[in-house]
Amino acid sequence: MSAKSDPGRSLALLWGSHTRPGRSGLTIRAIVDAAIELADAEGLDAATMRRVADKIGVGTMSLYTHVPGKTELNDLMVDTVIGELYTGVDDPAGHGGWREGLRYVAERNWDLSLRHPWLLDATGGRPTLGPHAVLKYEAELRVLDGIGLTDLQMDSVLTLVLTHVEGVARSHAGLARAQRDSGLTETEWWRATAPVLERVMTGHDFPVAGRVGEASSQVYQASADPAHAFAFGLDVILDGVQRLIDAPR
Amino acid sequence: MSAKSDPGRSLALLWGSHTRPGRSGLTIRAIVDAAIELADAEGLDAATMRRVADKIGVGTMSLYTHVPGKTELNDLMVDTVIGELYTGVDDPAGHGGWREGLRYVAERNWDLSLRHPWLLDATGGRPTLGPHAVLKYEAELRVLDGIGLTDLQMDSVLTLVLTHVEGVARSHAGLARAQRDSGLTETEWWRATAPVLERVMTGHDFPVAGRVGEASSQVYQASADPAHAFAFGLDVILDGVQRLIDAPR
DNA sequence: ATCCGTTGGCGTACACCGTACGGTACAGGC
DNA sequence: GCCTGTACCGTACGGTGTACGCCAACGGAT
Repeated sequence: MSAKSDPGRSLALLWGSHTRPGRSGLTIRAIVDAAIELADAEGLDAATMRRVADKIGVGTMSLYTHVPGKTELNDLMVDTVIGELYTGVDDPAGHGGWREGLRYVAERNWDLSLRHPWLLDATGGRPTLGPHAVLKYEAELRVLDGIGLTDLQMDSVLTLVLTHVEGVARSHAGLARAQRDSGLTETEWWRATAPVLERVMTGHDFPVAGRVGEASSQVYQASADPAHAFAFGLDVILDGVQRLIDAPR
Repeated sequence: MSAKSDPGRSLALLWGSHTRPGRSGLTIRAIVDAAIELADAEGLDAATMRRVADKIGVGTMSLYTHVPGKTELNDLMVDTVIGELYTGVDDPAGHGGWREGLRYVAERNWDLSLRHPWLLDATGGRPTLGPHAVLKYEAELRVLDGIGLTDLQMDSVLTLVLTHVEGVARSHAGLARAQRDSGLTETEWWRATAPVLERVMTGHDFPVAGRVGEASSQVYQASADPAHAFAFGLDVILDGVQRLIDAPR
């Protein structure tokens, strides 16, 4: 039983106050904020222990006095930005019926992923279960409370919507990163790739893919449009949920 | 204009035959296969250039004679395992109506992600557009051809289903990795975490989250069940697509 | 006022990573 | 038999997370 994956230690850290300063004024909050700023500006990979420490002006290893390791720092970063979601009285359940509420939940999560694209890289695996994550879960579930769904269905519907948002947000973040790394906009890349692809595909036959691919790429000037995928998928999912409410299985 | 992100070079590599051996019999195919074996066994992080070379029995830098860099090797790995999907006459469009076909597509992609969890880490960003990826796109689109959807809707519906599968598969892979790294099964982890979470949450009030969270965690003996999320979400999405077909917008 | 145990801060070191660079030795054309 | 192109590879560089051990400053007891 190693101390490596002790859930209690990580949870206590997450639910702590993070305000007690050390000798040089070093605080958990300051460490987390610096790491978030770095990740916002240059991606999660840029939030290395060395660069976080440099940004604050302390030695690298001083961070380990306040944070057990990189993993726990990531957890703290995640729960901190989740705190941006529903602050105070901004209750998703007060936005009309379940459909408007669910749409609001999806849009707020989408916005959050646009502000902090690294969130998608930092999550995955066991959930974080920090205070803001639990608050988020509560606020989002309230949207679906009392409309005729079982508790399990409420959880499943919420998970479905959040999975959809996470998927399209990941797609968006991936394209944005590719654009930054390559220096080519999506349109430029597609203009450069399409002719090469067409030439290399000569001899093979893809009737449907050719027709559909050309149609959608002409509309988006690219190979995919995450914003459209977000809206289209959300509409379809909400229609499916409507059916679930109308005709419970 | 650097050669770093030249789409033509990467495409030519993907559509090549990969069979011409060098002096010591070193082949692109052998390199890719070794990398896939490593990634299957220990995750994408284990497929380092050094370990791939060691596995084949050549020097690390010899790989760079056949592959421009790690990025291109990843692309080759991805397109290679995508080739496992619809081999030969196994056509998703021959599985009944669009609903059964779409379900078949979802299940085959789900299976593939279970066999090669690293796929989810290797994709993202611009699509790979190798021969097997294009073949997959064609085969999957045929399921939706001629049922009253526009070309754009066909592409959007397919994207929606694949995004859903990718999302729940990523969730599954994350939990599996957490289980391997921590040595705790999902049930064990939840049994260890739940009481701590309950104690740390005393003083706060989460009525709906408490009720729903307890209900679902009692069913799954965990905090989430990707297999259930896969099935539930797919049903809801298919219902929503049904509505789209019935009442085009 | 002095001493001492505790603790915050940090410098160094280790084992990894991708890959740029330059050297070596072999295969095939003449 | 010689020459040349290239397959192969050893070394090195700058990066990563963090284990370990040292130092200095603080708080409390005497």
